[in-house]
Amino acid sequence: MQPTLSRLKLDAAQSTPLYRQLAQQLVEAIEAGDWETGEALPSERVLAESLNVSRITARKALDRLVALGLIQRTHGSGTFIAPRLNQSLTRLTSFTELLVQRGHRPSSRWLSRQLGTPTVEESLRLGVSADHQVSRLKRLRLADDVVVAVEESCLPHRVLPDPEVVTHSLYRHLESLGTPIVRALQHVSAVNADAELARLAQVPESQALLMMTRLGYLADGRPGELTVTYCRTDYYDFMVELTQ
Amino acid sequence: MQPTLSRLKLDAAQSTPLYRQLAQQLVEAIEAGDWETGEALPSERVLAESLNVSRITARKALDRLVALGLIQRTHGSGTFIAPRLNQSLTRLTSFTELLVQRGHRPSSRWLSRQLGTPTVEESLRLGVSADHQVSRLKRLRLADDVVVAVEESCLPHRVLPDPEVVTHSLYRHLESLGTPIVRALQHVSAVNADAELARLAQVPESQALLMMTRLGYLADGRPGELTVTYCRTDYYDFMVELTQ
DNA sequence: GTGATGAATACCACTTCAATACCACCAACA
DNA sequence: TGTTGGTGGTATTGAAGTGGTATTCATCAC
Repeated sequence: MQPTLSRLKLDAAQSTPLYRQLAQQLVEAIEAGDWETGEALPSERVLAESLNVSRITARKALDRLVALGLIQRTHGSGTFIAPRLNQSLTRLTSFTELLVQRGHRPSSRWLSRQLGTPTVEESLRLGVSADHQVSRLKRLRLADDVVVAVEESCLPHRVLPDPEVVTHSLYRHLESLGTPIVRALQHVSAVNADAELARLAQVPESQALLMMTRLGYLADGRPGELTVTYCRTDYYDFMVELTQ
Repeated sequence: MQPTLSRLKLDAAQSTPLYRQLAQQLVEAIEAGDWETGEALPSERVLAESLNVSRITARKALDRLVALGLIQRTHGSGTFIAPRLNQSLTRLTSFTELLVQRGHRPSSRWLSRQLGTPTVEESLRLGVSADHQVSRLKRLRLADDVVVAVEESCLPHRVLPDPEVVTHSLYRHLESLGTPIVRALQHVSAVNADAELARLAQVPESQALLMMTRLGYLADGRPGELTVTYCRTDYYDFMVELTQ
C-alpha cells in the first residue's frame, strides 16, 4: 500500500459525509506533493477497499477534486494529477468558479506574455508614469475547449517583473510573490467585436461582447492590476446577487 | 451540542409565545455572526429537542426568520443562513444611484403600461402559468434628458394588479403595496441592438448594448419581478465592487 | 359560547449519502 | 489482432435525515 493511502482515515461517526472527509484529505495530500503531476492516483476500487467504503464514496470524493481542477480522469485508463491549475482552494476567480459550478471544464491558452510601455489610460489607472514598463498578459479563456473570453491584463513592472513566469492563475502567482490582489473594482460594458477580437473569440465581426474591466488593488492600496475581459455572452453570463 | 444552542433559553411562564422568544434569540445569534453565510442551522427537530418544545414551535420561529430574509429553507436538505444585506460581498450600484453619484440628472419616460400574457421565458422565470395575466411596464431611462437605457418589466398580476397606477419608482410602489422586492438575481450580458431597440435607444442598429436581466424576489421567496434593461454604454457603465 | 392563537402529534415528500450491480472503455499481452 | 483484466461511467436502490402539512387539542379574548 502506498504510504499516502495508509495515512487516510475516515470516521463514520462524524457528521461530515465520508466522501467529503476523503476529498479534504486527498486535497491536502495533493497539495503536499504526494504525487507528481501526471502521476496516476490509486484507482477508485483500491481507494475504496483500503478505506472500507464503497466505490461510490471514493468516486464522489474524486468528483470534488475534478471540479476543483486538481485531477483528470480518463475512461478506462485511470485518474491522474492535473497540471498545476487550481492547487490552492482558498480563492477561485469568478470565471472558473462559475464554469465549474455549471459543470464545464475551464482552461486557458496564452496568446502573449511580454513587457511594454503603458497606454495613457493604463498609466492613469495603474498610477505608473508613461516611461515605466508594464507587464502584459493576453490569453483565451475556454470552457470545454470552446473560447468563451479574451482577456488582457496589464501590471506595473514592480508588481510583476517577469510576465513569462506566469503559467496558470495570475492571482495565485501574485500571491506567491507576496503581493496579492485584495480588492477590485469592476466596470461592465458592452462593445462590438472588431476584426481581431472577432477572430480570437471566434464570433462574427461586430458581434456584441461583454466587456469587463477590472482594476485590482494591492494590500497597500495602490492599483496592481488592470484586466479587460471580452466575454462571449452566448456561453457565459456574469451573475450578481444583490439585496436592496 | 453547538455553543449557540446551549445559550438559547425559553420561558413558558412569560406572556410572549415560545416561538417568538426563540425567533428573537435566533435573530440575535445570526446578527451576532454565530453562523457563516450559507451554513446550515440546526434542523428543526434538533432545535426542538434541545429546547424541549415541539417541532412546530421551532418551525414557527424559523418561519419568522424566513419572512425576514435571514434564512432560506430547502425541502429535504436543511435550513441555511441567507446572504446578508450589509455583509454582501458583491454589490451592483443601481441605475439612479450611479447617475446621481456622477452628477447627472436621472429621469424616465413611460412607453407603455398594460396587462398581457407572459412569454414562455417569463412564465418560467416568474413561476406563473401561461394563461395568467402579467403587468408589463416599458420605459426609457434618461440622464440629463439623453436616453441611456430602455427598460422592460414584467410582474405577475397578483403582485401588480394595475400597471397604470405606477408613476415613478416601481420598487417604491411595490413597497407601498406591502410586497417589496427583498433580493434579486441579476444577469449581465451583451446584445446587438435590433431595429426597434436602436430607434428607442437612439443608437445605430446592431450597436452593442449592455443587457441586464433582473429577477426580483418577494419576502415569501417567490419571484415577483422580471426586468430587462438595455443600456447604452457610451454614456456610462455599471460598476461592481468586489472584495476577495 | 365562539373564534383566534399557541402548541403538540403524526404522517408525507424531498434530498442526500452510501451501496450494489452492471456497462463502456483502454491498454497490455499472448 | 483479438482477448482479458483493470479502469472509469452510470442506473438503481434503500436508509436516514430534512422540511412540509393536516389534524387535533388547550387556552384566552371577546
